[in-house]
Amino acid sequence: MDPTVAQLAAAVRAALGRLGLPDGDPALERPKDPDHGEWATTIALRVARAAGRPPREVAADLAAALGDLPEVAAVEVAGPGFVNFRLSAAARAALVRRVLAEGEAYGRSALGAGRHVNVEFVSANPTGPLHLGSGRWAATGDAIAALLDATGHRVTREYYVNDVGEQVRRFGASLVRADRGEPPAEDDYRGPHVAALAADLRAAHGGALLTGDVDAIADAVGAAGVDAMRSRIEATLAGLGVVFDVWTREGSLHASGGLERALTRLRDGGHTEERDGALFLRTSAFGDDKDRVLVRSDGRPTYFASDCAYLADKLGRADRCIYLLGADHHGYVARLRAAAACLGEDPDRVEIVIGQLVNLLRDGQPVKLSKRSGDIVTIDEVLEEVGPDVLRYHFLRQNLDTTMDLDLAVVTARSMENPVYYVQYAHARVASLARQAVERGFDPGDPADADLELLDHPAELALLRALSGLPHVVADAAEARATQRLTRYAEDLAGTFHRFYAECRVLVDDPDADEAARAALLACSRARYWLVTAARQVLANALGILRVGAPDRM
RNA sequence: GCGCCCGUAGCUCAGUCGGACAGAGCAGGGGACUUCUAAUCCUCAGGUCGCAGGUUCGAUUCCUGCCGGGCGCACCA
Repeated sequence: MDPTVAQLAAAVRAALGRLGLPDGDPALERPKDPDHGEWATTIALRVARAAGRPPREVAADLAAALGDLPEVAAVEVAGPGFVNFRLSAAARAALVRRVLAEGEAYGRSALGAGRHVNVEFVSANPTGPLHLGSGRWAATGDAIAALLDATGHRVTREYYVNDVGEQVRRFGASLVRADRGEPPAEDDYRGPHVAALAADLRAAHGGALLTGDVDAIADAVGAAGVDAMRSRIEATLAGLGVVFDVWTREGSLHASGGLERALTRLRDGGHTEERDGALFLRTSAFGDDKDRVLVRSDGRPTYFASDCAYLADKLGRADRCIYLLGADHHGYVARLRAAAACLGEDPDRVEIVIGQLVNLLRDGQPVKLSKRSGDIVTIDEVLEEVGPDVLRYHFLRQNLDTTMDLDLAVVTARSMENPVYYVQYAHARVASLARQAVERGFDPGDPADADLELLDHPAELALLRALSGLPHVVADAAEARATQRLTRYAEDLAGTFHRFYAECRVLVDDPDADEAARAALLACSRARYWLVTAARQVLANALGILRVGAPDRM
């Protein structure tokens, strides 16, 4: 927590106590309008009713009772009963020094107290290359993980691989038929990647793998295919800048006995029931719409049984399990949480984040994807055109609750329609400034010696104000699992910087001026130099958490 | 039919725990580079926050209903 905010909150509560007013959370907020100061509280509005007095009067008393506060230049009552705080020049100077001193750590916090969070995302079946729509989950899951890491959590990024079962068998059969040049069957996987992978398998394994009756070898071929495709997916994700810590294969849960152990645990917990020869889990007892089948009447376990085993496994490894799922899986929310309860675990340790789906457009027209032909738009092909920063940033900008209309023509345009360039340019501009400083032999001195209280131009004040926001934004974004709050902040900060840059010259000198005037110019240059250096750090930190590059040149 | 999500400027979208005049980018009109990167800045125009009620000192935000759109409701995987 920002030391200033903590101090203000404590001072407000103390003042409430002195006035005999009801205690309450000051809930310090940042006014949208800079004229209202750096911080504000609405506590007077909220306790006015209980106090039986007009809010403005309460606010005035509160402001008076606060007295002099460190780092605060003025306390003002405004509007219906807001109490606004205006920070002192010394506080602003301290902010710059703090950013410079903390460096990469500025914006990070220990709010998570080292709790271990497992974030599972993407987990697409490795029966084909990653579709562009999966990019949303890849970018978002990775950034949420980074946000949690930045707020003091221990984070595991995990991908669950479906490598057994009917889908894999079907995939194997598709590969065999493709290898033999036979037409695909009704439920076969199709598309160029199937034939290409079949050829790869033949090249890698020779004929042995692909010889024999289709039904007899489908499982083995499917497993080999999944293995190969999983590697390709891993490479695609790496291209997007996403690296998973753990890949858990469903088959390993079967082989390790984890599945059996989970079933036993569920039976022993008394939450299962034989019905029509099948084994049901009574998830409806914990909020699910209906009970779910664990073992079919023919004895084969369902995917849900694996899901339970996997959940039990993860809960044994982490304090909290986050699943990032597409809206087409929102039906899983109730059953997964119920499964946790049936396992005897606290369902609140299971958090499911649902993201709405992605509609692909090109020049405003929907891109028709033909499932029959296996015609899809892959992450790889888009990455070839624009690189990871643009694509990641595009996905991270938008609220997960809204369906994303992703226009390929816009995404692939190397134009200013991609706000990531706007943010990166701000960073590159400071880097360029630093190069200029060196070229001109400018000596910035030490930030401890710079007179940072000189910073009082409106554009400078706006930039300082923006810089102070990062820790709060990171904490909020992490808490809300809302990456767009950080992208929005980065854009606001970049805009504030660009306006500053247009209005205030950093490297100033006038060889014709007298000594005193030149000394004043140097002091101004130094203060501004450290201000923009701090801005560069904050931009880099924000982009770093988003895992988007912060280039020194563009 | 039931459940989840969405509806904010021409377009794509922000809007934090209910708070101060509802914001940004793009598109459109008009301006600014012999000086640290013009991938920038300034300015104008653009809104019944889907509709109707309710709660509140205060509602884009919370509640109810309706309209419109997306997704889901398997002994499928």
